[in-house]
Amino acid sequence: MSADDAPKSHAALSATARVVLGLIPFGRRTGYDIKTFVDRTTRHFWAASYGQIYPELKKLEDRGLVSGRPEPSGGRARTVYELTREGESALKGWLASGEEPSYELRDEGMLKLFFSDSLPEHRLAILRAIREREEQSLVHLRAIEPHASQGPTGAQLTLQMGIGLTEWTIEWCRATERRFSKAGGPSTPQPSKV
Amino acid sequence: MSADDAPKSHAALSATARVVLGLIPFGRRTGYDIKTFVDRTTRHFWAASYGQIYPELKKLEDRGLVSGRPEPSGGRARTVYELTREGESALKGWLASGEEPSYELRDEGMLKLFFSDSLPEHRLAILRAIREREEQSLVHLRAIEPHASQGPTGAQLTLQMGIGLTEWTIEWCRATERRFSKAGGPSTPQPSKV
DNA sequence: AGGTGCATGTAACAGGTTACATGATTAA
DNA sequence: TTAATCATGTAACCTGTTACATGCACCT
Repeated sequence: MSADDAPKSHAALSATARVVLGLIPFGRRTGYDIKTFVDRTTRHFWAASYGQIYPELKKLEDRGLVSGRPEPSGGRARTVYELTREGESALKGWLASGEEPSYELRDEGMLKLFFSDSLPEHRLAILRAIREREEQSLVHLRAIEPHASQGPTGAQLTLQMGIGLTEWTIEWCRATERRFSKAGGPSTPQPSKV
Repeated sequence: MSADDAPKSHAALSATARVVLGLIPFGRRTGYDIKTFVDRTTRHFWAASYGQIYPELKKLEDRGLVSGRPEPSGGRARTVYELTREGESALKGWLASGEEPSYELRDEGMLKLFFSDSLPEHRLAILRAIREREEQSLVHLRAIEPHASQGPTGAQLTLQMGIGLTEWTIEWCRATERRFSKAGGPSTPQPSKV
């Protein structure tokens, strides 16, 4: 009732629109910039490809949420985007919306672990593969940490969370590997105090 | 070189093929069974919809990896699927393959947190929303724990890992909420000892 | 008589990746 | 001159979700 008469100046932001719109205030503003920035920062919890970014920038411009102007560097074409006032309020509207934030995960390592009773002699190898993947990921995360400590707070927070989560997972894998490396592993493991 | 002459009796399994094939040995064997089982167990790290499952079962049958036979219950049509020998070896081949297991995450909560410098007064609300989502998730995970403790080991392991990860995240959110609720939050937080 | 659960399926759509095409600029 | 980086874009493809349609069985 009370929300009904709120001005619906804009439709909800699509998934890709959210990243693109959110990244523009960071000062990264060409499509190319956005892509490289995503790869260095949000990739671990939200990826995006050129095939999404360039068409999305156009759609956002059509909707009046961003405005692009040509700023060639030398003879090389280059379009720099800025948030419009409507874009800013759309971004804030999304950030302030109280709906449960979506979460989607597709983890092949966990899926293999889930099915590992079909090939029990490989369980240890599966755990090790997960751990190695996480260890690599940790190296990448730590590599961007120095940048982020100069950057905005939100970026620092997600990075710290990502590092913590990854470290926890590595420790869990190590502990579980130990459980299964001796005696071939119990078929009914105790509640575990990882 | 040594892997080149290995018999390529089957093409690689598609993403959906992996879940479906892996779940059949659990004794869940109709399309409907698979869907409800996925929703109760792997959903947290690997979801699947009817729109994927039914077509995939047919494709797998065409490839000879599963075989279905009609087993109507009363007058109600019902097709029960089993793994064929080829299906079993395809499943094991995938489980044993040493490639880095894929990982894809799309977490709107973290994305909002990353962008939260655009609306700092909402940072706490964003953290709270993430925590509430995780707390709900934890309730669901704990609800399936008793089942899993009777079930196969792989299912137990992924469940324990999921619970641990979720608990860690909740704790991290709580700690971070505390940091930001007093004094409006430091703009350069200390390395944090969560 | 009605609701819930079992069971199968598809069409339309939304979302996303990959590969390709193009070409300028800069540093070695 | 060559490789890397900057820069833009699209077409074809693959994947996955949502909404819909259908109908039996079982319990109250």
